[in-house]
Amino acid sequence: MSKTYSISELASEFDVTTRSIRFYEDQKLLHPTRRGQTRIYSSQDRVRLKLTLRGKRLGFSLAEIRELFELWDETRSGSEKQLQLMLSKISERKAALEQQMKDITMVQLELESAEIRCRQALEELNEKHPATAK
Amino acid sequence: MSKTYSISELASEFDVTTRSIRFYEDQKLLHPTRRGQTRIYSSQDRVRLKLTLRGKRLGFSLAEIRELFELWDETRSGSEKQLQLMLSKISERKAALEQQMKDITMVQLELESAEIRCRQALEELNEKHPATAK
DNA sequence: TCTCAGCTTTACGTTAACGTAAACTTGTTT
DNA sequence: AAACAAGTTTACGTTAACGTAAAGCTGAGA
Repeated sequence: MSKTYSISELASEFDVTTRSIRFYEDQKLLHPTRRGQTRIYSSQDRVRLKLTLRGKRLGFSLAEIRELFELWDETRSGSEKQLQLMLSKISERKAALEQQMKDITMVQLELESAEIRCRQALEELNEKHPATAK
Repeated sequence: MSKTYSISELASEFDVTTRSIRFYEDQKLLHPTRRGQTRIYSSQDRVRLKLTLRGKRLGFSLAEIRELFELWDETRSGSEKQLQLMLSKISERKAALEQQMKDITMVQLELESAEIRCRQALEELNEKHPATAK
């Protein structure tokens, strides 16, 4: 038997509410088993939660994330058509991620130059009022 | 006089609806002038729209984007406090972007290995049914 | 003059992703 | 036994970011 987790363990580990975790289950992103009425999460579930949160940080909707999970599951016993579909989805995602990388790089450059402008403005202030500096 | 744009020009250039553009104005992200009742967008407005869309792709909310714009505007005639605030916001953003870069890299790695597994599964299929290949 | 494309305002509707509250069960600690 | 912590379901509320009419203004062309 491998390790299991309670809902509040996962909630505090990943800093989300139990409400969110139950909601993700509702959206078919997680499939915990039950002991009585209590949810039991496997390490597989834990991985899915981690992937879900990562996906969210990247701007994927829960529906998109679910789609990827389902595709991946079908792939394990996949026909050629399934596999080809998965491959095309994968390359879609890869393209989107590359675009996002470019966006990030652009914004980073803008932040850099903004920071420089700020520091220069600060210097100029300090030249005008050298005594007020702490 | 530098170049100006109509709302539909910007809409088609950036592939957004005019509704969205007017909504961004409502949210104080754009400040077009008017000729009569018609909106006239400057190249400055165009830049802001581009930045707004980029910010969105990165998962920033419109409110956050607005906050950055306002901070930047105040910075141009900024007091030391304003400048320090801007610098701290900048480093906040930089940290968030670095996290996002890491996320992207992780997902890219996962996509890579998923792709490899798909291709292997395809090969195995082709060995079983070599004649069905086109 | 009419009409028509393109702009406008006003305002109600929609979707995603939870928040929040209420009321209930279940195990365990005092 | 009583109370407490941690879990549960049910269900209504909320926010962001637009979508989608409806109804009216306005300048250029037939």
